[in-house]
Amino acid sequence: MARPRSEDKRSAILAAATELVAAQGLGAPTAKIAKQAGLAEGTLFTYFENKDDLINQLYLEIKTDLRDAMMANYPAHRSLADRARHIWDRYIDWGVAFPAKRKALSQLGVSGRITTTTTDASRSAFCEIEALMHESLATGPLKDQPPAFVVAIMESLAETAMRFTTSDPAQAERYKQAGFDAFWRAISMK
Amino acid sequence: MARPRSEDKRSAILAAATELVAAQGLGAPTAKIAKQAGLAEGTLFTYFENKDDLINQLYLEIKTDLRDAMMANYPAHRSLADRARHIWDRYIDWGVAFPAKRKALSQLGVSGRITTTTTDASRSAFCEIEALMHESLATGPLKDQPPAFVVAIMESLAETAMRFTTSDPAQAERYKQAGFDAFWRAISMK
Amino acid sequence: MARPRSEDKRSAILAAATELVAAQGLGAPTAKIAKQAGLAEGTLFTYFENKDDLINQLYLEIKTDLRDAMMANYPAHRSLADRARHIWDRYIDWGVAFPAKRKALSQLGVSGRITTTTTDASRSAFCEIEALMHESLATGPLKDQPPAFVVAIMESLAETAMRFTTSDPAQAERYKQAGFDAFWRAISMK
Amino acid sequence: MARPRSEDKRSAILAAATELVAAQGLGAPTAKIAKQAGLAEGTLFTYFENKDDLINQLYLEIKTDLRDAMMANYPAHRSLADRARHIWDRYIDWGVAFPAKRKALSQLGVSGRITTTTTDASRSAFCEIEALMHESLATGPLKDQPPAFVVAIMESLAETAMRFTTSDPAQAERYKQAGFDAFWRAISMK
DNA sequence: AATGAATGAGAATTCATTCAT
DNA sequence: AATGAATGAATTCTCATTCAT
Repeated sequence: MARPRSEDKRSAILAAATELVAAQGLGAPTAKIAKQAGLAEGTLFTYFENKDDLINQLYLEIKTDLRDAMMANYPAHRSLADRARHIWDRYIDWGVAFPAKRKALSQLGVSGRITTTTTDASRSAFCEIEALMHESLATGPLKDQPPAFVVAIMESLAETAMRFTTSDPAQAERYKQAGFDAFWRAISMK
Repeated sequence: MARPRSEDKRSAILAAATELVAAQGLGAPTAKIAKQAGLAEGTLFTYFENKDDLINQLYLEIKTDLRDAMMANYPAHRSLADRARHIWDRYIDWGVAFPAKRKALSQLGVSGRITTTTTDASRSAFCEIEALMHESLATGPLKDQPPAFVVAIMESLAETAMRFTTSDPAQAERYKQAGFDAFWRAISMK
Repeated sequence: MARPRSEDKRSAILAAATELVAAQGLGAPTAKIAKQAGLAEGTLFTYFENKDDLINQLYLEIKTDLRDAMMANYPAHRSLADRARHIWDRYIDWGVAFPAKRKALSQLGVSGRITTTTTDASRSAFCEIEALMHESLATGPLKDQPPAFVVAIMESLAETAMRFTTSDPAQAERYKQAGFDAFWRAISMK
Repeated sequence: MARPRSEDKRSAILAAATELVAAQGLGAPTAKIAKQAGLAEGTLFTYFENKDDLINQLYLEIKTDLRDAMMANYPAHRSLADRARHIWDRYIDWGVAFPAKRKALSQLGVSGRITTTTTDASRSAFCEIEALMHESLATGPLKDQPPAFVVAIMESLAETAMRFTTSDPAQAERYKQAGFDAFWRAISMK
């Protein structure tokens, strides 16, 4: 019966947090985040219990956003290589289009403040991708490694490709292509 | 702020900083670092102008330590593959032996507080390795990419291998081997 | 801030405030009080202008409750000693039966936030008891002191008896008796 | 070798805290306390770990001060009544001379933030007085009650006498005398 | 050079109160 | 009237840095 909690405001906080965490790291003050979201300092805490809660929800939000970007128009019935390429391209495109999200995510990842609950939720959101990787290595050289290892390899190579793209945007396409090729060689049969 | 006298104290501060940054991130208080180094709070500032200076010197220190570890007994006259393998193995061994250094380095890397001066100095310390990579891709599939790209690929794959090793130490050898193979496939001719 | 409708809700707020002030002191948040009363935060302020108003009304409410407990079945026509004993016993019984009210009252008493208006109203509610005390000291050793002094003496001794009863309930009866005897000796002729 | 921690500053903080807690209760801000002590906000926390620590040390400090006041020139070899009277008089004099200490003490007492460690230390400081009370009731009407009960009775009566003295200073002597008489009757044989 | 007390600008919350719904 | 989101001042405590000793 009172003013309902607004999804817009929650999103504004997450968006502001993304920008500020990307720029300043986890030290970004909640007061600054709230202000940038156009809200009073205290309002942030009606949407998030405390800073750790905000951080964890932000992590999940960005990861989910990334997953959605990767899975949009996913060519489920094409070849393994096509699907892998689709995932890779979407990943890179997302990272280049939203550098703040990408940076924030890596800050959050190394922060040591993401709880197991959050990482579990995140992992489950990526199960289709994990399944793809699992399939990809069935007969390949990494067949004895856990699928998560292949996922991690992809992430780290993509991260590298994005970093080089960011500092040298003219060569974006080249890094995207070269990165995927390297990845594909890394996990495929010769 | 006068000239510091004791190299031991400087090292003690850097060692303490490594531990604490690895454990708590860049938020680790200078007072705690000084105390863990067996010194008074203020003493830290005779050895380092301010926290950013400490952070940058720490980065350089760890990077140099890593370089030295990689280059020890470097088989300069063996085959390319042998030399690459040597580098890779030393990298992994170092990361597994000194997890705090590894974690601190990754915290420092994403902190946004490492100056260009520092990264330049670091890069120059790795010139031999960059040369090796340059050579490695002369005729390979990545021949049009900058050598730094290959270095970054190696770093990210090694980082991944180390992370999995840390969480599953029994399989250390497997990750080391599989990681190198993936890397070598990624940058070599089919 | 319009006229409140429900007496039930007012009582619920006061009851909740009693519990919370007893447990946490005057720092008890109005939001918590409202919630424990089964109401929304803002509703509290339709019943009480602000926190100080709530505090003052609470003080008066508990004092009145205590007075009613003391005066129930008051043996108006029995001896002075019997009447004093009646008052004393009811006081102690009340305090033991409602420890939260007792604690809240003492928190409120020392808070410095009870206005003169409130204390005056409270005092007038206790006029019968003051009259009794007045009578009691007519010929006694305290005949030159103000009746309020005797009331205060009774209150402080009763408070002490209750405190000891609370921490050692098995001896309840003994403290009640010994406390009264001490009080009666204190204000009576030898 | 650095500036030594100054006992003066510690005392200044405790004095400021006494004033402010007496006036505003436990809600008195640490920043205000520090400022009134002539120090920066943060300095308070080099002398006291946190606010609870300050509160507990303050309680002990005031209690000890009171004990010292009571025991100064204690006539150890005079009669029981003389010694009791000495204690009583010193107590009242102290309370009247230092109303802030008295008020602060009662605020602290009901705050629920004094730890058992603190109350134990306080009790042990009052052991001589407890012994006196113990002796006083050996053959008296309260001989079956714990000595602490008698101490509490004295405290509560003294508190009452002081309150009346404060609000009516002209009658100070009368309340002091009447209070002691009431106390002595309360605990002595008829 | 070394020490650690002193400083005061933040930081994350909390909370009485207001006000849109 | 009832609700609970919104507000922003206030609070406790932290921490890089300075400076008296």
